[in-house]
Amino acid sequence: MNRQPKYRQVADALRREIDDSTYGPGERLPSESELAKRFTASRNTVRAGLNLLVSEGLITSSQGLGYEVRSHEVFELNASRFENLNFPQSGDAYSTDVTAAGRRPHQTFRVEMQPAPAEVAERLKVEPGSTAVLRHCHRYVDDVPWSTQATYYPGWLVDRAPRLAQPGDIEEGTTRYLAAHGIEQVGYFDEISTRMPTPEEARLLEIGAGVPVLLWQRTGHTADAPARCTITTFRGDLNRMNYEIGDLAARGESL
Amino acid sequence: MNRQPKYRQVADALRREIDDSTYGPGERLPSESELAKRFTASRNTVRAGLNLLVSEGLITSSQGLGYEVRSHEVFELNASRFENLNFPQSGDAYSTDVTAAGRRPHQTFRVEMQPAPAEVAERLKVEPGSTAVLRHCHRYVDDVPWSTQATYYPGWLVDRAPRLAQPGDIEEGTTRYLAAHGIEQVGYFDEISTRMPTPEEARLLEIGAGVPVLLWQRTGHTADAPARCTITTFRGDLNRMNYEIGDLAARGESL
DNA sequence: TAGTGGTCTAGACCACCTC
DNA sequence: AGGTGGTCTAGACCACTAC
Repeated sequence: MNRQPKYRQVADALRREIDDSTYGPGERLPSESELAKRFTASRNTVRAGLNLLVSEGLITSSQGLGYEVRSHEVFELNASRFENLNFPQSGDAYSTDVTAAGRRPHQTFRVEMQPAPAEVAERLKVEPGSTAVLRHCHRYVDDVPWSTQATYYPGWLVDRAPRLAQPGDIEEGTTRYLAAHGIEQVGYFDEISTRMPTPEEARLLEIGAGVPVLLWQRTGHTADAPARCTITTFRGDLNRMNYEIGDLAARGESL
Repeated sequence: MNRQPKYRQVADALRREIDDSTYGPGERLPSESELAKRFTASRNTVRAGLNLLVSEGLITSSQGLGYEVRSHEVFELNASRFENLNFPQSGDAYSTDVTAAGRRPHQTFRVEMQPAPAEVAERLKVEPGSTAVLRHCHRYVDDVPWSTQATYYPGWLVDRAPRLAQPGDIEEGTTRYLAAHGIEQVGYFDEISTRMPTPEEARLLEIGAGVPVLLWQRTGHTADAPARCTITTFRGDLNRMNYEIGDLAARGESL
């Protein structure tokens, strides 16, 4: 006998049909009532099954339209080269990378003075709750929300690099601006994790159910002390990161 | 007026109470029927709200027991040092790392000859579908499923390092074994992404709804050619990766 | 206006856990 | 035995999108 609950059978059957392209990316699924007929189930049961697929990230739903198979197109970010002064580039690293991929970057910007959150204070080696400069970006690619980025700078650094605390973009990129003021970042400590978005993040990034976020936390160090802590929140369905370690001459196409 | 649907109000209220520790990690929530009374809603509506929190990864449910606030304990993996021959360690990198953290590692193991999947073949620079050796691990930490790891080696490599194709662990670690046979990996290309688990992955890693996986794909290169491609699937709630780039002397506690 | 998904209810029965 | 969550139904009404 079939031990699976009916809504799982519905989900499994549809998942299989999505996998073997009976329903391809971007295509619409039959309506709930049609599926109810097909599976001899109530509309609520079919909905439970569809809900599973939504939370697996396989389909999306929109009122009045129906269910659609999700299509993916990922953007690859090279974290080893990103912001690396050895790889010459002009302007800020994000715009450069996106433009190089033939896409159109766009960002909104905000600067605040904020007490450093505990996690950030620890990495910046400052007292928890001490004032830090927060530079916050909300980034889009071709008008699709892509990521948010929050960078905290310790208070002592602002005395030496005052433009950090002023609103408005720093055209040459903050890494270069800091380097020009004698604050050179010689090492990075990167931490990467994943989780489901908070409702706030889901709103900002226009994430539907079933899509996790990819969290990238980078602490930039001078020879003496940590200089900044950047927390980037990516839409997990649209982004992938990579690192190059050691000698990759054999891989070809090195820069 | 309140425009939010009732099940969202339920979810928001409970989420707030979890955030401010009215219900702390590991604690039980009131039962569905109690919540139904409290919110003047039907049991089904309350369930919809609880379901939201489950798929956000905030709570888990178990039949006969109730809903419990999830507690997190993450394991940190240093991907820059992992498998790096410059950092001396004995045995395989995973056991070393886990033991160093005071936890108990355990793994099951499997070796197969398999046609290389397209994605892997591309990275190994072999014909898609050509035979590769697949060494597969299912890893536990303190008996909790932690990650699965699949490493593909191109066919040509097995002639020079025959133990790769034999079942059973390679005690000194495959990286060392290969190096001893003149196949030294001098560079790594790492790719990191996230998504919701497939049902198969959810089963293997005992992942409940609302927990994404963290995917780590490492291609190891010799001076001449790619030598292997490792795909690691982590439980996203239990793992975090980090990379050290450049000079981190200022961070202290190096090595 | 017709069809789609979104919300909500009331009630039934089952499966699992604890006592 | 009694409480918990898990599954399922039938039906109502609302909100959005298309034509």
